[in-house]
Amino acid sequence: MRVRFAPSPTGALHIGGARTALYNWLLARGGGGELLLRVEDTDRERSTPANVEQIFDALRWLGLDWDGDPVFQSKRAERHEEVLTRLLEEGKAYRSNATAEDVKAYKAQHGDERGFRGEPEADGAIRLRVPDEGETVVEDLIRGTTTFRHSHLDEPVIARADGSVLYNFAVAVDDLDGGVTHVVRGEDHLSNTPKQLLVFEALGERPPVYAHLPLLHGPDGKKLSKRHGAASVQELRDAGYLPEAVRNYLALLGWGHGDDTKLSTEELQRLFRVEDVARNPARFDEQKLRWLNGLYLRELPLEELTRRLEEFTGREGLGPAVAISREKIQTLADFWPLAGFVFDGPADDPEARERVLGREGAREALAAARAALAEVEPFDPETVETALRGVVEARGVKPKDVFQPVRVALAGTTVSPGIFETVAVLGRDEALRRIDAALDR
RNA sequence: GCCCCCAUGGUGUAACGGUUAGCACGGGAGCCUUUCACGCUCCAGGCGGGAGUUCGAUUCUCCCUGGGGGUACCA
Repeated sequence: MRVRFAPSPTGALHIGGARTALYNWLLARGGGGELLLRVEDTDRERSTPANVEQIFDALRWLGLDWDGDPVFQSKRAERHEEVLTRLLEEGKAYRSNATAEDVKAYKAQHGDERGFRGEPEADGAIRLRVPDEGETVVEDLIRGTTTFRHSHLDEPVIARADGSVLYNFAVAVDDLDGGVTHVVRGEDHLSNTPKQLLVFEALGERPPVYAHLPLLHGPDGKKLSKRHGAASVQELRDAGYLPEAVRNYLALLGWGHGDDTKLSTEELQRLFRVEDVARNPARFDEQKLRWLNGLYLRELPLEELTRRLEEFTGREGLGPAVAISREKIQTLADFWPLAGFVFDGPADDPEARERVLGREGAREALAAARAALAEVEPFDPETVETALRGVVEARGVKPKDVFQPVRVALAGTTVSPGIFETVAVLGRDEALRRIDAALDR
C-alpha cells in the first residue's frame, strides 16, 4: 500500500486539510504502508516556498510524518511533457483554441447536459479526448460507486497553450509514477475524479483506489473559514491546543468507533478504517475540542505540562503554579489568565476588589488572616489551611468570608487556583506583602 | 442552468430490517465546594417529508425538500 496526500500549500493548513492528512496518515501508518507527500506548487501566487514550509511545519506539529522527499508537481515538467506528447501522437488528446465562451456556445447548441467536444487544431491548449458513449465509474471506498456518463463530460484541458500542465492531468501522472495505491482526499475532488480516471485510461494504466472525505463546515453549516474563529491548525496551536488532542478530535470528525471518544494515536492507527468514514459533512465544534483538550492536558505528566506551558508563554519557573492550576484549565492559553498573578502580581480588577473587599467585615477578616499567616510554620498548603480555617472558626463566619478577601488580595480577582495552594506557592513574605498592600488601599 | 454527493437530538457519531434508537460535547437540575474548574448523579432533546418493498423499516428503492461540491488554459 502506498498512500499519498497533498494539502493545499496556501500558507495555513486548513483544518479540513489537516483532517485529510490525518486520515491518510492513519491509513498508511496503521496498515504498514508508505506515505508520500505531494506538493501542488504550480500556482506561484499561493504556493510560495514560504507557504509550503508553513504547511510542513503544521504537519510536523500535528505529528504527521511522511516518507521520502515531497513530490513537487512543478519539478516533473519534463515527464509531463513526455506523456503529453505521447497522448497527442496516439490521438488521445488534441490541440484546441476553444475558449470558455466556445464551450458555452457549444452547449447552447447541443443542450446543457451535453459535454463539450472540440475539433483538433494546429496549436492551442491540449484537451483530452472523451468518448461520446459509455461512462466512467468511480469506485470509492467511502461512497461506493458513482457513475459519470461520458456524454455529460467536457473534454478537459490538460495543458495550457504554453505547455504547462493542469492539475487533473499532473496529479494522475504523478500518482501513476509514484505507484500510489490509495488516494484519500476531500469530496470537492469527487467531480474531478473521472477526468483523472480518463487520463489513466488513455495511458492504459490502472488507477489507484479513491476515498473521498466529506467536507468540513463551520458551526453555521457554511464552509469553515476564518470568521468561524480557528480555521487552521496554526491557529489551533496558537490557541493553546495540544497536538494529541487535535489529532483525536479531528479523527472523530467523520469517523467514530463505538462508544469511544478518547482514543490515543496508537488506538486510532489500529482502529481506523477509511471504509468506516461517514459520508455526510461534519461541523467543526470548538467546544468539544476544548473539552477533549482539557482531558489530555490533565493527564500529561506535570513536568511535561510545565515544559509545554513554558514554551507557550515564553516564561520560566512555572512549575509550582502549573501544579495548582492544571485542574482548572482546558488549553495552554487558559493558564496565564488564571495564574499569571503569581508572577506578575495581582490583576487589576477594581470591580472584584470593590465587591469583595468592600463588604462588611472583609477588611477585618483579611487582617485576621494576615495575622494567622504570619504565624504559620511550616508554610505549606496544609498548615495554611489549618490557619485560615482557624480564622473562619474564630470569627464565626462562612469560609468564603475569609477566603475570598484573601484571594482578591493575592490574585486581584475572584478567580484563582485553590486558595491554600496559592498562598503556599506565593510564600509567606509575598503573601503578606500583597495582603498589606490590599489593606492599605 | 447542467453534473455529482449528502441527510439520526443544537453538535460529532453508534446501529448495518426487529433495541425503551446507544455514547460523547453542549444545555438544564443537583451533589461536592473557598472562587473557578474537575469529578459524580439525574433530566430534556433525534431518525427532514411523501410514496413504495417487506410480517416488520432509521436501515432497501423512488420522488420531493433541504444542505454541499463541481462545472477554469485554478489547485
